Amino acid sequence: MSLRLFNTLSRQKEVFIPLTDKRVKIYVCGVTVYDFCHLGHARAYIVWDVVRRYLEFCGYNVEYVQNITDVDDKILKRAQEENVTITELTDRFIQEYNKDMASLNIKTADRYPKATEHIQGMIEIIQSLIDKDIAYVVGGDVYYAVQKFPSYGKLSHRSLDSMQAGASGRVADSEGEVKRYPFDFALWKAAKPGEPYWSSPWGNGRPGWHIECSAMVKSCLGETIDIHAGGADLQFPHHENEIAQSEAHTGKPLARYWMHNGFVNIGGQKMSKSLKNFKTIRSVLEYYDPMAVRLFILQAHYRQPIDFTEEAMDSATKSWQLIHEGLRFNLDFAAKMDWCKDQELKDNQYLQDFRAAMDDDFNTPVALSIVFELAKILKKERNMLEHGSANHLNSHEVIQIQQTLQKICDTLGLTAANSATRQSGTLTIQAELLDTNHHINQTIPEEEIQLLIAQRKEAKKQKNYQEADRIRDELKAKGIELIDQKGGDTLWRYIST
RNA sequence: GGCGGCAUAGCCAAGUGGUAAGGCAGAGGUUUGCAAAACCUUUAUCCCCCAGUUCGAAUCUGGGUGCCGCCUCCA
Repeated sequence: MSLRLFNTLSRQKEVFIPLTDKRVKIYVCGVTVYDFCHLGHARAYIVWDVVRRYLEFCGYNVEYVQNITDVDDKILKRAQEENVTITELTDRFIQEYNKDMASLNIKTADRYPKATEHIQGMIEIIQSLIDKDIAYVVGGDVYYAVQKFPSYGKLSHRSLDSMQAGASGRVADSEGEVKRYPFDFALWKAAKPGEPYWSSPWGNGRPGWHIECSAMVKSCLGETIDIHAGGADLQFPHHENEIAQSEAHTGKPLARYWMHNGFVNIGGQKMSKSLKNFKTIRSVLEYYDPMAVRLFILQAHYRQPIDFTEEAMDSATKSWQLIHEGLRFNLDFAAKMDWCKDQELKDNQYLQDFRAAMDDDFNTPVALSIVFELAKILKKERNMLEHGSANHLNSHEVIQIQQTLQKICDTLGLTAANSATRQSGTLTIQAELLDTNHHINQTIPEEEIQLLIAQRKEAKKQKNYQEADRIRDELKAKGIELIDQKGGDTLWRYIST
C-alpha cells in the first residue's frame, strides 16, 4: 500500500511520491497575526499537523514550514486603532497563537518565517517579474498581469473569461482602479502617509499579500516543494496567485501536491470574519477539553465541511473519555499487571488497518474507529480490574494493544497529557499522573473520603440505607462517585465531566 | 452568471459495484438494599426522489429536488 492524497491541482487522489526519497517539504499558509485564532485555524492546523505526523509515522523526514503574516492592511488598521506599533501588535498575537496551538497539541513547525523578514526576497522576485514583463509599475504600486501567465486559474479550475463574465458588477467598480486588467493583483503597494514602509526600487511601500509566500517558500524550502497546504478559502485567489508569481519567476512548479481543508461552520453557515460568527479557540476551550476539539475535527474527513454545535462537542467530549481511558490504562495499571517494560511493538492488524485508512487521503474517521476499538478493549480490562474481577487478556496481549493505541494516538496527536480526567482513589496512581490532574476540584482530603466510605459501609451493615444513601449523596455533591465492588469494598473517584 | 461540494439511523460520520464501519444518544438484560459504575445484548431490509446500465448499485449513467461553498479579507 502506498499513500494517496487528493491533489487540488488534478482534483484527484494521486499516489504520493516525494521529490527526494524519504524527505518531504511542506509549506502551510499560516495566520495573519492581528487577532486571536478561531476554530477555523484550529481545524486547519490540526489537520496539517496530522498529515505531518502521519508522514513521519511512515518514516519520512518532514520539513514543515508555516509562515506568519505580520504586515498587511488589517494589521495596520488594528495597530492604529489600538495605538501600538505593528510589531507590538504582531508579537502579542504570535504569543497567543503559540498558546492556542500548544493547548491543541499541535507540533511546532520547523520554521516560522515572517513576512517582514523576507522583504528583500520579495523585492527580488517582483523585480524579476517586471524584467520579464509580467509585472508592471503604476505610480508606486506594482501589479501582476495575470493574462501574461497562460495557466492562470489551473489550481482553482477557472478561466479569466468565466470569472469576468460572472463577477460582472464586482470586478469593475473597485475604487481608484489603476490596474490594467481587473484580475491583476498587487505585488507591491505604495505607502500612504503615516504607514510603515520599506524602501524599494519603486519607492517606499509594503508587499502585497501573495508575494510573501512565494518568497518564503523559495527561501526556506526551495523552488519546488512537495506539499503546499491551507484552507479551502486560500485556493483562490491566494494560492492561484502564488503559483503565478513563483512559477513565472522560476519556471518550475511551485508544489507537486496542493491540499486544502474544508471549513468549520457554525449552525450550518460558514464561520468567517465578515459574518462575524467566528469562535475563538480559547473561548471554546473554556468549555471543552482540547482533545475533544481535536477529536471533533478528526471525526470528519478533512475536506468535508464540519458544523460546530454543542451537540457535536458533547458527543466528542464523551468519545474522548473512552479513548482517554484507553490511553490511561498503562498509567493506572502498570503496578497491577505483570508489566514487562520495553516490549517491542509488533506490527499487527490494527496498525495495518490504520495505515490503510490513512493512506487513503488521510481518512481519520476510519482511523478513529480503530482507536475506539482498541480503547474499548483496554477500558474493559481496566474496569474488570477496578470492579474486582479477574482480567481475561494476558499482560502480553494487553501491552501490545496498549502500545498500538499509544502509537496511533501519537500519530493523530491525541494525548492524555493535557487533558483532565477522573482519577481513582484507591488504585495505584503514578505521581506524574497526579500532577496532571491537580486542577481537578480537589475539595476533600482523601482520609475524609475514606472515613465517609467506612461510615457508609457500617450503615449498610446495619441496614440503615437512609444514612448510607445520605453519605453517597454528600460525596456526589462534592464531585465524588462511589463504586461498590462485588466483595463489598467501595472505590471512589472524581466524577468525570 | 461561472465553478465546485454535499444529501447514509434521533444526532455526528465512513463506505463509492457484491449486499450498510465507528462515535454519541436510546432500548433490554446481568449485577445492586436501591442506585451509580461496570459487564452482556440490541438499535438503518436500507442509504433524498425518478428512470436507466448490471447477475447484482447507497455506490455507475441521465434527469429532478434540497442544502452549502468559492468567484471579496478569510484556515
